Amino acid sequence: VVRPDRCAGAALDWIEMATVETPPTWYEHASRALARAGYRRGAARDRVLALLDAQQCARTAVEIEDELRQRGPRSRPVSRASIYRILDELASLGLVTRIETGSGHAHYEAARGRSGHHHHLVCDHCGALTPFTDSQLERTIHQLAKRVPLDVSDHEIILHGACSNCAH
Amino acid sequence: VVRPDRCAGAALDWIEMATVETPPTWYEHASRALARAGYRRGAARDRVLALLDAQQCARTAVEIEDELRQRGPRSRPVSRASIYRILDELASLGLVTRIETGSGHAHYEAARGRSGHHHHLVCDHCGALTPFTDSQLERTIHQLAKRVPLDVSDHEIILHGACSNCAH
DNA sequence: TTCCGTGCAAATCTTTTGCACGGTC
DNA sequence: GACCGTGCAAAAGATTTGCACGGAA
Repeated sequence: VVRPDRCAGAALDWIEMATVETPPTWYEHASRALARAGYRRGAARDRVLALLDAQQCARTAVEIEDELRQRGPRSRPVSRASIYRILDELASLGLVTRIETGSGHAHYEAARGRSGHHHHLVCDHCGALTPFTDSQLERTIHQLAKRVPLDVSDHEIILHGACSNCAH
Repeated sequence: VVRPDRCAGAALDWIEMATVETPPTWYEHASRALARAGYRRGAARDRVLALLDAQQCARTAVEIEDELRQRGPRSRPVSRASIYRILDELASLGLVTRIETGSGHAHYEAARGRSGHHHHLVCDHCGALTPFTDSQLERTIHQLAKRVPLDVSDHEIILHGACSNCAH
């Protein structure tokens, strides 16, 4: 069975890339933000945070569940319901970004702040999801945001097409 | 009950807008394209085409069903399954664009070619969906498309934020 | 007449909700 | 000890599929 929506490998070394985050881990940052927002600590949330922090790109809720189930003890798996609840909390605090690729499954990834800001390339054939950044694009969006009748808080850009493998 | 994902009215007269399409209707264009692709004519598809052609912005499958049910005869309603099937066909032929706003429902709208190309503003508070165009943005995307490892066929840009009404 | 397009109902699949238990504060 | 976080099971929605009929070619 073909597994769609896989994260494409590091294929973008020749494009401008975001600077890699240093110390204050996203995991730590997120943990603090959650505590500040009044959330208690919980095992499931902690594992989801750790997993997201280790990812290089967006994952669906089901993928997160599978990966946690592989690594963790079978006796106490993280339930899917918790994963959705946690992702919702994180998204509402702006700690994770939700991405819709048009495949019907939402993808989530750690929001690492300005230095981690990026967008995605989606291969409509195999579902590969590849991150990219482009400062010219960001400048254009920044200018545009001033002219639209919306108090812009965020933006999402997806380029659809055929990836190198699928474009035969 | 608040009805989310409604199309915001014509609120963008002061922003650069796309030129209005003249004669060869999208309905006609799409009908021809379907015939060329070997599809037979069918009542449900015809009604969906007509409805989409009359819309000013994206609609969900359920909204389309409701509107068709209101207008058409109760005796022979267009079934939701047909609507999904038809939207899929149209999307695969590039005749309609599928838009995911993050609300969990896919939106569809007539793809009117270059002159109808546009993007969307999404109010994360009330769900209002507003179309906009920006030629500078298109130029930037066009340039960018040359630099990424993807044979770009399309792009999707969504600005999230608070609309004029919701930003109190 | 052949075969496609459609409606209907049931099946899938993702995401959400209700509830009870166990851990955090 | 009070309450939140979590797992489990069931519910809710959106979308898809199986099947039989009726219309298009």
